[in-house]
Amino acid sequence: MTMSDVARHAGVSRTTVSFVLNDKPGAVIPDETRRRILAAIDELGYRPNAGARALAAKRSGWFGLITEIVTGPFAAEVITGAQKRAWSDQRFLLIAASEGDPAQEAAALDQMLDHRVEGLLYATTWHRAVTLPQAAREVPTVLVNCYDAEGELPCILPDEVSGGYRATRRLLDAGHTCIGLINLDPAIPAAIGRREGYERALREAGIIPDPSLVIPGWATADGAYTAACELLDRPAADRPTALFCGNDRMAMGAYDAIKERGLRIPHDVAVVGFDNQELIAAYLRPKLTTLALPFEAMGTKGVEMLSALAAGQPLDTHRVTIDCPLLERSSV
Amino acid sequence: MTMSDVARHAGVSRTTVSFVLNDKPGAVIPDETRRRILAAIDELGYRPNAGARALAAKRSGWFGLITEIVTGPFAAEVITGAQKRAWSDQRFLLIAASEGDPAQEAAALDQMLDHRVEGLLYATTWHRAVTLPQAAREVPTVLVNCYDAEGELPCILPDEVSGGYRATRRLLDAGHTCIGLINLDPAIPAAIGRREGYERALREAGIIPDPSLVIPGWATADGAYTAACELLDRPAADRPTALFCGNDRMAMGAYDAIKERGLRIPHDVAVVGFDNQELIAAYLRPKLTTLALPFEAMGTKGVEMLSALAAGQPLDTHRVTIDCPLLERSSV
DNA sequence: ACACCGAACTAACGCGCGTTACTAAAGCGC
DNA sequence: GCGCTTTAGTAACGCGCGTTAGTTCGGTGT
Repeated sequence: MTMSDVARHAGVSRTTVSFVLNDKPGAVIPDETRRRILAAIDELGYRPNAGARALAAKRSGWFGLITEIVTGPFAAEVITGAQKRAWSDQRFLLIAASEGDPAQEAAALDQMLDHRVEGLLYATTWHRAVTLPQAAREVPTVLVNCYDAEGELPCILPDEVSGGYRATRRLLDAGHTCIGLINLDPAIPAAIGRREGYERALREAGIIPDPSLVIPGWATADGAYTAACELLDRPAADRPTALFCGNDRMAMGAYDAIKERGLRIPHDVAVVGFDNQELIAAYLRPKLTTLALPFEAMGTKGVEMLSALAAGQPLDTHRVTIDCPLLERSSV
Repeated sequence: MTMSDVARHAGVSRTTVSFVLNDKPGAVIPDETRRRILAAIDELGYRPNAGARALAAKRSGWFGLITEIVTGPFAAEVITGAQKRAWSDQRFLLIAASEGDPAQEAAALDQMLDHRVEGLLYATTWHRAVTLPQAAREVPTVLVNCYDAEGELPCILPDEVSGGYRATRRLLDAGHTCIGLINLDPAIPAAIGRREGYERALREAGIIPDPSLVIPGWATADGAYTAACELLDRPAADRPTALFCGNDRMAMGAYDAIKERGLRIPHDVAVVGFDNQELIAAYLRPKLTTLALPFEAMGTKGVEMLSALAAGQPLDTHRVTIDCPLLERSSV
């Protein structure tokens, strides 16, 4: 079934069929003719060949999306967000996972370029700097949850600072004045940004940040447990009544330390996590109040920006940050 | 950069370039010519246009994959498995989520057919019967984790029976003779199959299955909690020393009931779950021994079968079942 | 000397479609 | 009857490539 079949069946030329299908502006097609063509399409069960169409129009409609792993809640959310926006724009996503292997990444990129993707989305599992393979420069590229060291490529990042601020602010609003921060690896952007927000919130509340209240938990439950012990074993006057943890798994460790000491959450010690890992946050007792990383929104925004770039429009912002919403549960 | 550019640069015809690129059998190309062509490709940075190639060869290389949701561990694993196999076969996956909405599903299917997918993978979140939109008949289709009521389409299913058997067998091997089954909704295939495996294992061990030891937990933690209470509150002689739960969340409920009674896992009561939801199974205390649904393998197998079908080869088995591996942790 | 053959290519068609340039006919004022 | 404009279309090219049916040319056998 091709367009020619439809044209023959409707008694018009192929061009006319094309005009009708594409609502060609400037072409005048009487209703009667249009009706005949649509009827023919229907009767023959014709469907346009997207590939041929792309070839003729020199517009593939594809975007590429490279993630580190397809599995894992993070990637899945980015994919979801990007998918929705893409399909609603009549664009399509060619998805690949690098599995952390540069060779696979390069192969995926090659395939994508062979398919003439009009843009590339490059997403990482955690917020950090990346360097892309050279081939990525051939096509508009947007980084998601990462940035390039040279700062040349547009990127979409979670707003770590406002996240840290919001978490701390929530604890301050609940009346806490001595707030511990069990942080991630202090060298990574998430840890730096969140600490900045934490300190800003404290200062705004007239509290001078006490560096000894900030301890790295190194992103593990055990590390956070140790860190929490240290904070909770301080003399009563100095003991924090609230803990802000770098992620939900670390909050689990903090929970253990708190419960072990016979303290109650949130009555004696309040806890705020980060990441909103549903299966952890929603099943801890009490349920964990935490901040969500806006992965789905980042995926959506990524496709939006790519669409603009692919259309040749300049970007208004080169570096977009997206807020991390606070999810109220029962630990504050 | 087109093939013609390469041909001109190498001083040969486009046809010859095509022959070299496709290793055309029967064509004799001297090494010197081949070298010149490859050099030209390299110098010009030429890459073939996959779309044009598909159009000319009448072979798109695409498979469609429709899931209910992109998020969620199940879909992600299926996608991972399918992706890996597809990319290694030089095939590509057009992925879409129906989000449970028939309209979206139909739209996705339309787009896929417009892209001339050579086959369709249709995956569900839980094992059940489905009816596909009529359009799906236009192209080879394989069902993943589901089956059609008419039994016409090839499908790939988890082997629920052997899963139930394996779980029960593990408990029998550990010396348990009175084993409770907290089942899913008794009307669904997973519940029926697992119970069958459970009873088979018992009979093989010379134990007559006691129907009163089988209680539906209705797939929720609370339901399983109630069911576990009922089983654990039986008179001591009749009290099960092991519980086989329909999924990991239900195992959580069972854990609560067991701990509440001061019983210890696995010493007093052993527990086996199902589904291997990492974030639950690996973080329960003690860690949960459970069976994994082989989603990744199912995705892989799906693409394999589709490749065969798309190549016109007949399938050896219309209905494939894949084993659910037992993951040993600490609850038995 | 001629017929024959394989090696090494190439011209040309078609895949299904978008698009540009052109045409035929109809309507209109004078 | 003539020029002009609008309406309703169409012929033909090209997108980048796979493929078939050749063509050219340097040997080989007799």
